[in-house]
Amino acid sequence: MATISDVARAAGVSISTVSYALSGKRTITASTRARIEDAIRELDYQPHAGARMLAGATTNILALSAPIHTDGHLPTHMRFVTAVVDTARRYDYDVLLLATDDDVSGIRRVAASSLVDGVVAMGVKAHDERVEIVKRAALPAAFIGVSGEHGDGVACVDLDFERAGRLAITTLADAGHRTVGVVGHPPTYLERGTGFVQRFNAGLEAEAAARGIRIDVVSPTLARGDAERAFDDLLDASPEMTAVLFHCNEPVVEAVLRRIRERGLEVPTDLSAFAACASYDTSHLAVPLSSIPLPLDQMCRIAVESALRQVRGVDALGVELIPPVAEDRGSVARPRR
Amino acid sequence: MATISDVARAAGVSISTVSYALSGKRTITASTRARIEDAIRELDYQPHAGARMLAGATTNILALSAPIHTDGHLPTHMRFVTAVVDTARRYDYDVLLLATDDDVSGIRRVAASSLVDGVVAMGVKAHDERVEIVKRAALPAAFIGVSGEHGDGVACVDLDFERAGRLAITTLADAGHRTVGVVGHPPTYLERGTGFVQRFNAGLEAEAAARGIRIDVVSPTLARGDAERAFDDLLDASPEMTAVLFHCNEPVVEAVLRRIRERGLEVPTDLSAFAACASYDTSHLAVPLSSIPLPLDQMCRIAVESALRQVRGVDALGVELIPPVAEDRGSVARPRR
DNA sequence: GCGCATCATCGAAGCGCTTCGACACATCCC
DNA sequence: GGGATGTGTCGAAGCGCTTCGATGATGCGC
Repeated sequence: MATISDVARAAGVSISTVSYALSGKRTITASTRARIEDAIRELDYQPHAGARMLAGATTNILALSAPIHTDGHLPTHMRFVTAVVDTARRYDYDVLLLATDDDVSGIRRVAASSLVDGVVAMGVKAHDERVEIVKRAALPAAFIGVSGEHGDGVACVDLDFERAGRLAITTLADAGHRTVGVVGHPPTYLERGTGFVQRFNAGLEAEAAARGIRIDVVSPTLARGDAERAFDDLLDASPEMTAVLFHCNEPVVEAVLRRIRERGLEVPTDLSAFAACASYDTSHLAVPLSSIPLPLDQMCRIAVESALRQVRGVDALGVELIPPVAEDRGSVARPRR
Repeated sequence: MATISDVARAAGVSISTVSYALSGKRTITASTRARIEDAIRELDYQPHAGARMLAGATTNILALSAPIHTDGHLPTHMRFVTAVVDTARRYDYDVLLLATDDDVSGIRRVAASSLVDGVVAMGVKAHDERVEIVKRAALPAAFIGVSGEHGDGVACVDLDFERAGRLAITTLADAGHRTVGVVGHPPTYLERGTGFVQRFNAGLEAEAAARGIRIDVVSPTLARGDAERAFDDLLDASPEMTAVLFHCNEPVVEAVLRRIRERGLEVPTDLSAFAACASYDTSHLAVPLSSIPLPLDQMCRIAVESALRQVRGVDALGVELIPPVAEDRGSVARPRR
């Protein structure tokens, strides 16, 4: 492996000149810079990662804290991970994946060993332990999700789930629906302390109350047949239901859509359907669904950029909530009655 | 952050003594070691990753080359990733995730910058470019999948797909089936140069020929409805078909199982079904399927261990093929006729 | 009790990089 | 024309660790 002194020798300059040419932190004559760049190319020089870290510069590595939950939706999880990796690469950063079940030990470890410049945290809970760790270690960090009421003093980015809940109801109410069945995430999501479900529900309930909409909520588990059963319950509880609102993962949506068909109902003629905060492509479902997409890529991009801004010493804290946007795919119609 | 000299001072020994106590490369008196360990605990000392790298020791990081393909099955992909991470953690290793679309540039980069001690590569092709890179860089590496005829001189681990193909036919043939429909992976898998499909098919065809079994193969794409259509084609081509053999991802299996039901057929009474090299849990399907499970965890474990053995300087090259094992879940019965 | 292994510990070099201060030189203004 | 200012480059220190060789202490056999 070529070192910086090989480059310096080849270019006929000193080591520090090469370093400054690389970092751009001091002015270098164009001709000198050109010679250095030639040498770098010729020797296929790549800075030694360890040396760079040790000398107190950046590591060009970001940790991604991505705790796995047994009830989580693996494809969604993976989409987040790859979105973070893609964005990081665009800034010449690599990603160290902390994906064991233990959320905190990994962060603690990388923080203490100065292995990473910053952290991006997924699966953020309403009260997330990781907040304290990054604060104490003064480690640049961005949370995908909101910890605490107002971000607990760290950088958070998320879809505005509260507004998404309102928007979902608004969309259905504007189409004339008065009784809406809601298919939510498994109850374990709430138990685990995931904040977004609470926030979505709060928006949902507030808007429904304000507009006098009746909502019935079911939270099927991921067990086979549970989604279908939950839909049946919904219909039993309110036979006058004219719309189904999904706030759950793709397999549950697919199962319910099949059940709807099985019961001889058609979307949107007999029943309107709307997918809120969909982490999947609703246009490829058996029935393309109008939806509020989860802006997953955007969330990851903002998170990575926030973390990197903090690395550069720019204060980038605070909560950024992305406004929800509804997309019409024709699955919401006026109720017939 | 505490450094090694803080620890040395606290324990009343020299820096090198602390280092040797940590690495165990020289003998240290029990009492000295105890004092050092106390100091480490008290100061919450964690070695500086960069310093360790620079001093020529290990980085305790493994790169995971996990190229993403649009036609891949994200949950399976994610299971591989987490299995590698879990195993690595058990050896006190962290994982740097190289998951952009470009297989090779990531490996090249980490190799040149000495960022990682080794590489684990997923999604291995029949002729994988990454082989040359790790060989040239003398980078410890383990491939999950087989490159070339016999591993191209690098460490490879995989299910023995050829035997799996044979075993699948054997299982069905032993139950008395003479005409088998095969639902395979999308054609893009083969076009992309994925080796395991070829090897599975080779085993399949050889065994079928040897036993005089008729096989019809369909390779549905992931487009909605294509799996169902493919199954219909299978039935049209050979109405005397008594068994379906799956060598595809879960969503396709689910779709075909539904189609089977829709056509008024029952498994295993009317039609036997068998899932080969299943990366998913076949006991949770609508119809629990007898299967040859893909030993995903075992593959990842072996790969990580092989890479780490190479890091320690032990020669761990060569191909390790895991023998396939069939599990009976009652979805294969004797044909009725 | 002497020389000789063996054991436990230490000091110092060096890994490749960044960055600070210094320096030589050119440019500018009164 | 001389001091002030700015520009491009260099030398050297130091980041925290590993490891080699050296050294003092201990135990052994004869």
